[in-house]
Amino acid sequence: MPRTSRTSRPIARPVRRNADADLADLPEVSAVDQVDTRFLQSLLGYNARRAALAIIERFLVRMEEFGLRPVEFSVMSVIHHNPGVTSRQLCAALNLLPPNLVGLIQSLDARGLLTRLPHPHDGRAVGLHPTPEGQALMQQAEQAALEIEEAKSLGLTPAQHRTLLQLLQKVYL
Amino acid sequence: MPRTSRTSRPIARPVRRNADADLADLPEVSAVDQVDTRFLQSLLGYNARRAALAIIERFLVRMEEFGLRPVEFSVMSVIHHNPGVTSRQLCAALNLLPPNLVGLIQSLDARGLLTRLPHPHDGRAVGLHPTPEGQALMQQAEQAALEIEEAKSLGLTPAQHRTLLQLLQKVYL
DNA sequence: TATTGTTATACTCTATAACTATA
DNA sequence: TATAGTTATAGAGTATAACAATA
Repeated sequence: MPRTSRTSRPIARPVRRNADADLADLPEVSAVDQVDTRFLQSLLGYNARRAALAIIERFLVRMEEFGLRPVEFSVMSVIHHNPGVTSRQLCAALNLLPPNLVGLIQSLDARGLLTRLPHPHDGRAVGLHPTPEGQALMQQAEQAALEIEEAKSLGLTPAQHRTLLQLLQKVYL
Repeated sequence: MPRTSRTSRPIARPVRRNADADLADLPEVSAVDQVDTRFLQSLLGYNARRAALAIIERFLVRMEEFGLRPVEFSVMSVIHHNPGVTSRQLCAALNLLPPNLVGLIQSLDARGLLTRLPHPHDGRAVGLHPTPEGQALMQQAEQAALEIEEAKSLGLTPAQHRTLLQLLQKVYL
């Protein structure tokens, strides 16, 4: 078993010039030609994070025209499908912390994408409603999101796409 | 179709006291009882991110005793399995940016978990090697990571676990 | 007393530009 | 000229404590 690796995969021995041959055998100093990441690839957390980042990278590019970052998109999407939802409900649904939602809501309000109306039967709460502009934007943005995440644009079959969604939800729901 | 929702799921109408009945029908102000997140749940990016965060949450707790955060764990794991790997190779393998790796390496070096030796045939590069302490720590930490991410501890069958890993790698590799 | 929304704040993570030493 | 490693720095994301108004 070569000293340069603790794995079973064959690893090329470091390239050594003849002039260094007498020195090179003393210290355990070797070079790596191909990085072995097989251990990390056996961990679900690592793979889920890498996959999420890969998809979000595409998402960022596609959503530039709508001026929506991922969290803004998900907040507007929930408001779009749940007019009158409160900040607290949003935080619970999207696993956000209340202080971090405040600035987001203010920014989306300032852009004219949502309005804040009194809650019908809780004076502490505020209902979040999409404006017509917000509804129009989200109709386009959600269509674009669906296109990006289509099975074939990710190299998956429709069945694999469905399976992946189900298994991921089994993990976090 | 109720005005309070654009989805097909039946949504409870807001609770109204009789005294408000004459006012409540004028403005389109409604309350939401159950938040509908079905659209987001059809997006792979959203689900991958939520699943990754759920697993990483468990990871953070379990790795506290080793003093390793996720990125530190993955960096040490790659060094553990690839002694002599360079910073540049680490960045490529883990999708990190070089400036963000510098502090990590310095910190792990200061903790005595790795040593930085001259690269055998590139004077610009530095080879990263685990110390005996680093090797001992990673042997324990990797075992703990495997236990956390076992199929049954995530509510999956072994077959589902394998399928999930394969499909995630199809997306980001 | 508990909850909604908010402010202030700190810490981590991520990203870009620019420098040095070597190839 | 190009690459490895580094510095400085800015921005986004995430976290806790504490407060006012309302339930």
